[in-house]
Amino acid sequence: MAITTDRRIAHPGDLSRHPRFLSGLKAEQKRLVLQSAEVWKLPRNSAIIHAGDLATKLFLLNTGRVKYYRITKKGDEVLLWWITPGEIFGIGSLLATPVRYIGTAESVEGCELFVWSHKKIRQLAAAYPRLAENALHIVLHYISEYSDRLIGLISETAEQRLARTIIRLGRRMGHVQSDGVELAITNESLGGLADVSPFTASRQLKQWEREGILQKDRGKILIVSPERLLVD
Amino acid sequence: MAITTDRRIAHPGDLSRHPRFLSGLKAEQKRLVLQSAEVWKLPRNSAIIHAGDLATKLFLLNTGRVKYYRITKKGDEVLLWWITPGEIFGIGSLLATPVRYIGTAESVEGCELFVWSHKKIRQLAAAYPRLAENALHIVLHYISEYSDRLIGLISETAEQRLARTIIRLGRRMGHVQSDGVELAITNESLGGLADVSPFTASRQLKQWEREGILQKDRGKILIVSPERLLVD
DNA sequence: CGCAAAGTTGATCATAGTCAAGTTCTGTGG
DNA sequence: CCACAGAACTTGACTATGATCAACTTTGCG
Repeated sequence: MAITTDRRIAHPGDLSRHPRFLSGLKAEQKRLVLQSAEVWKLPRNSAIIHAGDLATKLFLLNTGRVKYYRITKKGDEVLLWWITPGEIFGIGSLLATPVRYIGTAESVEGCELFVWSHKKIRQLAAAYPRLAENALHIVLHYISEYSDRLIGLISETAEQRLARTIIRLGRRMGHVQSDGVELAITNESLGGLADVSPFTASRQLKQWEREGILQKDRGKILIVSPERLLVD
Repeated sequence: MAITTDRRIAHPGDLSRHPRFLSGLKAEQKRLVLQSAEVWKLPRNSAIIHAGDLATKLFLLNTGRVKYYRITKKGDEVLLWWITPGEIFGIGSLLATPVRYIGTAESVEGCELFVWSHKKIRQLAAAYPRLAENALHIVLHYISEYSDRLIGLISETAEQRLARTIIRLGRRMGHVQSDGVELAITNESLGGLADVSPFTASRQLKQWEREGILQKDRGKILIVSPERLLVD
């Protein structure tokens, strides 16, 4: 099952950094939990949840990629998170009185998802308290990431934010190649995550390419010398 | 007990907006939980927790005010949250394997706090699962607030961010007067929460004062016409 | 009274966003 | 297999926003 594969780049502290929903359950229990989910197969560009709707379902991405974003009043899309296989979303559904989804989720490529109803996931969380604990862990991790992003946005330059974002993405969803780490992302999405306009992203990436720190291709980045991105 | 008083301004949806740690427990249970805490009495400007330390204690503010912030590499203080009576912090301590505190907490005035050790709060959370659920609720609420702040920072002007911050603070910690809602905050702190320099905050507040929307005094703001702040 | 904290106000300027006008690149259908 | 539409990207010129700095004034407290 794809859920068990992990292509992330290993790095110190990795274990604690990306808490998983099913961590700590025995294989048998995991199977039970997954079996009680519906499986959704979606083509790309499908809407999954919508910001502001009542959080009535919990989702676990098995394969594919999902973007999680919000729309500003002006109509711009602000990326909150790239969801990669093994990650959950719609966590508000775990509460007795569900809250509302914070963002909108949309498949970026063909996806397979495990989906639990509010009732079902509440039952499971009651049976396996570890699930609720993992959810808390995951949400705390998001808070940590968001506060980093907030601090970055306030105190760093566009260049620094881009550098940090590339490094983080490289760890989370980079594919190791013989000549570096490849990241499948467009300038636009990268800019969205780094809180930088796509033009600034393009300029900075070109600059780094000229310096030999990375190579840029349509829709992908090959990070050659990550250490040279972080000059501080 | 001060914890039961609530001086916030009532507004639609209020109940769901500020989830509390002890919500849903019977009076007897609340008493038990509080009795098993240490009580700390701190003078103002006392450090309570430090960003990066292992989250080994959970805190519940009973009286006073606490600021929760992080320090940037450049040494600037970024306010993450004003903690008001009834709110908890150090939530990472609820996890089996505690994570690290995300920010630094410091009393702004004399404070009384309930403090639980990691072991104690884990016992309590096991006995009363509602506590863990409330914690999840609280953390989700923070995420929602942070993502609002992020969106605001990206897509709004300094003026709009200030306006939104004043409104939010008014609801959360404003004191109702005969002629408006009073907010005890300095330009500097307000700017910190709105992600605006104290100079910009000063200018904008003066502007609003000239327009009769609010009145400014050293360390306090009297909001006269909150509706006129949100012109969109 | 004196000092520090809080606030004001003006001048200046850097950052990065916006807009315009392009150039590739890629997948699709004829 | 080629044409072409549209997505992805590049590059330059321009500029608005709000930060920064400096030089104040005002306020409140010990």
